[in-house]
Amino acid sequence: MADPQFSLNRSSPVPLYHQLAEALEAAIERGDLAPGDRLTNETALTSRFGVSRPTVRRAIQELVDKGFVVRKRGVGTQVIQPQVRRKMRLSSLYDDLLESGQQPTTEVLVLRRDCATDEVSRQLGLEKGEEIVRLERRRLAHGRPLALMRNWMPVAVAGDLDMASLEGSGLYALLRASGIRPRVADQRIGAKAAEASEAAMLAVEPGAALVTSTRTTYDDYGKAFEYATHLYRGDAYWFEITLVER
Amino acid sequence: MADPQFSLNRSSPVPLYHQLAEALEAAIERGDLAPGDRLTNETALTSRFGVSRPTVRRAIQELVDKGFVVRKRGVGTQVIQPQVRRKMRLSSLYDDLLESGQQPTTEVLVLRRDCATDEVSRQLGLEKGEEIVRLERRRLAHGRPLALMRNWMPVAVAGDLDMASLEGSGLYALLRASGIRPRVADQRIGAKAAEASEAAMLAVEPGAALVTSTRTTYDDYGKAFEYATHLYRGDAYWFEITLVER
DNA sequence: TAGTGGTCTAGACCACATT
DNA sequence: ATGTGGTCTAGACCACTAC
Repeated sequence: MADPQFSLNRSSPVPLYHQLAEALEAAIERGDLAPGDRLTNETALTSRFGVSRPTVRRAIQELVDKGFVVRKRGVGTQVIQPQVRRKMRLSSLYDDLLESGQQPTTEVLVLRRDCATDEVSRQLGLEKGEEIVRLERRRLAHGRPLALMRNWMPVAVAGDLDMASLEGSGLYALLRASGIRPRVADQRIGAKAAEASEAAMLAVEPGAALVTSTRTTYDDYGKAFEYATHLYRGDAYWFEITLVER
Repeated sequence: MADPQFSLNRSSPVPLYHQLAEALEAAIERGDLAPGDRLTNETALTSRFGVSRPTVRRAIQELVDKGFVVRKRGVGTQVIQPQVRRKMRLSSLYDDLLESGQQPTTEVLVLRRDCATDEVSRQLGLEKGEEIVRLERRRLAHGRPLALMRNWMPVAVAGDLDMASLEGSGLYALLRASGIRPRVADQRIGAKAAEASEAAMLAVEPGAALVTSTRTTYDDYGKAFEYATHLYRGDAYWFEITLVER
């Protein structure tokens, strides 16, 4: 089922279970494993790759979490092959657009320090009226308006951001470069009609349907480092999610 | 940190790691563990509860997957306590509404066998024109229209559904009762303006913003058993998601 | 009955962050 | 230097499904 030449690299810093997960995923992508096919069972994988069963199980669990396979006791591990390819991780819109070849560009509309509103301080776990950094951007794809993005961040996180870098890359990439790693995000996705000013910025008619998203993102230490409300053109953007029953 | 009286029940069919995860989660809910607090470390939990370290780790992993805590090597496991409580699992709208006390009711508009369109047969992995069950419902909360729901299912799955049961409970609950377990779902969430007929059914103005969702759901065996497109009033419904970096 | 995945143990060694 | 979580092993026994 997997490339018969393939073997794990024990001197690599990449964990064995992850190497194995990638090999199995590649086999699925290549079509060596068709939808409905069973994966080789755990003990066979154990001897095939020379690792212990817990390591094999952890690799397969990765595929389960990604929604590629389903497991059932007494039956085996079977491949799902959906027609629609799945996405949506904890990544930035900019990176998503880049990846899909949509030539993203960014206009920074506002970048300044401000006093936190009640809502913002609550979301970020700050004192009322504490100073924060407020950011407003317009994101375009292929030169056409796609999203209006408002972000609020603690000064400690975003005090050093400058407009030039924000226009050249995504916010998450910049924060990551300064040592902040997004780990958990709470997100709310809905719809609303465009107000006049929003419509103008997004090049749609007033009243057009927009996708709305509000998000609070937490770092390595469980601390909120960003609160954001975004608006997307409903005719050009949607969220794709894969849900897995635990 | 956890209830000092608490101990695991080794004769219960509930796995030890899950019992432990629930105990830790309860401690967070109760506020014994405040946001930013560190959990007791793994080896201490091992001796406190008399289980092995892998079992402790698996329990904590459950909390990570739910977005309650964040782990960092050399630091520890720290609690996130968001202001907004998170939801969104692989559950039905009906159950969600029930749980939040919103008195859901359902009107079955269409329930009949039909030939699959290209899109539907593709999503369900059937032959073109194969017979399927088509279901259209209107869902109300507190007696007010909230959603228009269209579902397509293989006859083998939904051939026995009847209007009376569909008006009395959620689709997923009925399918579950007949042995079908949703395991993975691919979902796409967006926005669009209400057309005249949709507006009438949802009691909004034509052109009002609606949340759209299309979903394909897979069972225990990786087989698609449902394709659905739903429309929700944008002023009354949104999706809440917790994303966790893997 | 045979074969599958699910749970659990009791260690070992390592990488990383903090002090 | 210490303490944390991350990886990995080599078994054991159990529960479920299918034949």
